Amino acid sequence: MCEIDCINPTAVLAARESLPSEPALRRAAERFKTLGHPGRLRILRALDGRELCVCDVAEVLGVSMSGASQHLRSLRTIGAVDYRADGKLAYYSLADPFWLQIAEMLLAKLEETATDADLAYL
Amino acid sequence: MCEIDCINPTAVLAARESLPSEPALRRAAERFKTLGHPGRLRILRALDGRELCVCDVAEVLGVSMSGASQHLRSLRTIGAVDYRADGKLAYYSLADPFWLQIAEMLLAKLEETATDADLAYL
DNA sequence: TGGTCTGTTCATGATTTCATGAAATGTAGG
DNA sequence: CCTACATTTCATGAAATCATGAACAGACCA
Repeated sequence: MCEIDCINPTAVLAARESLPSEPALRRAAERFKTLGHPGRLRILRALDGRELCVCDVAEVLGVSMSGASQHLRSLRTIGAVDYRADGKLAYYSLADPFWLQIAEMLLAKLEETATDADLAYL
Repeated sequence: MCEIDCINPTAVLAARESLPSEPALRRAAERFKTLGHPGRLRILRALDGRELCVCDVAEVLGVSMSGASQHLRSLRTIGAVDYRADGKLAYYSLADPFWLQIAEMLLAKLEETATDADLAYL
């Protein structure tokens, strides 16, 4: 382990003081992790200004309907999408613009900071 | 599989048209996934206005130095942190305010939309 | 030159995610 | 009632993540 003189104790103390609560961090991390899947980001974009049923989403993603349903569920648990049942169908839509906005922010950031290596396979 | 009349083909087409490129989505998802860990969010906060060496970070997180180093590496690969070597020590700092900002945005969003269940264990 | 210390990388095992297909649920229609 | 269909849930296996300790690399100092 680290020697006592290597650590900067006051900085560690100060850093620890300023941290959000552990549950808040866990919940935030959980939401970032939900966004951390290309298929789910694609769902957010696909639902922009549209509602789609599960098999539509499966078609857009190129995965099974079961897979689409599970992605939609995790997006629903973070409050990103909502659905309305209409007969046999379940129409999903964006529940809160925030989640698409944050995804767009990151996509824009990537374009802005794209390196040559990145651009090579765009 | 889904019958042809269940799918809304024009909506699927339109949705697919508006999607970002697959590599862009993958890279964005990778970055969200990197943010999707409470320890790494804690690092971003801890480095706000400060630089810390690896063992300081390990101390703040309560994990091994090896673990801290790996978290810092993944944050470095997305351009969130940077370090300067000073003798034996490696001082890490925020490389771009964007990543802390987006983390703060999400934390603020959570406070805003906290449910009773959430508040129960805050 | 050794020894010590910080930091990184490697290898391991436990846990979690992810995609699939099968089974279950619920609704519409004959 | 019974069937067909959209959706969800469950169970399986493959792949990725996470945390740890051990091995390794580099810098400092006696």
